[in-house]
Amino acid sequence: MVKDLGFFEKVYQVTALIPYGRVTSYGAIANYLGSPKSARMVGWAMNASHNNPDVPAHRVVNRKGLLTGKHHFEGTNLMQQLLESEGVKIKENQIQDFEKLFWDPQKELI
DNA sequence: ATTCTGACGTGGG
DNA sequence: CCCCACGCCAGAA
Repeated sequence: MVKDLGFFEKVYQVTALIPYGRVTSYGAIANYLGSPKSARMVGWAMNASHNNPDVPAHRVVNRKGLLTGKHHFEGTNLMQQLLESEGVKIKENQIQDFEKLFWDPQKELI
C-alpha cells in the first residue's frame, strides 16, 4: 500500500501525465492539487524532480507560457530544445500559441 | 522551534 | 500590455 503521497509526489504524478507536445502551468497543477495558492511549491517540486526522470518538467511553464525555469536545466536552452523537439514553437523564451497548447489537468484529466 | 527561500499568481496602478 | 508589492506554503538549514 502506497503511503500518503507528499505534495511533491502528487506534482510528479500530474506532471507525468502531461501529453506529448502539450504544456501546462505551475498554477494549473497547484489548482488541480487543490492548492491554488501553492503554485510556487510546484516550481519548488520541479526543483527536486531531478530524481524523477519521468517528470517532464520542461512541459511546465508559468502562466504566461514563459520558460522561466530554463536556467535550471543543463546548458542554456535545453528546455527549449526539448519542447521544440515535441513541436512546440518558442520565441524569446515565450511559447507560441500557448493557449492552444495549454493542457489543464482540471479540465482534461477528469 | 524559527527563518529564509523560491522554476508563481494575483491585484492595483 | 508592463511594473510593483504582497501572499502563499512546503522544505531546507
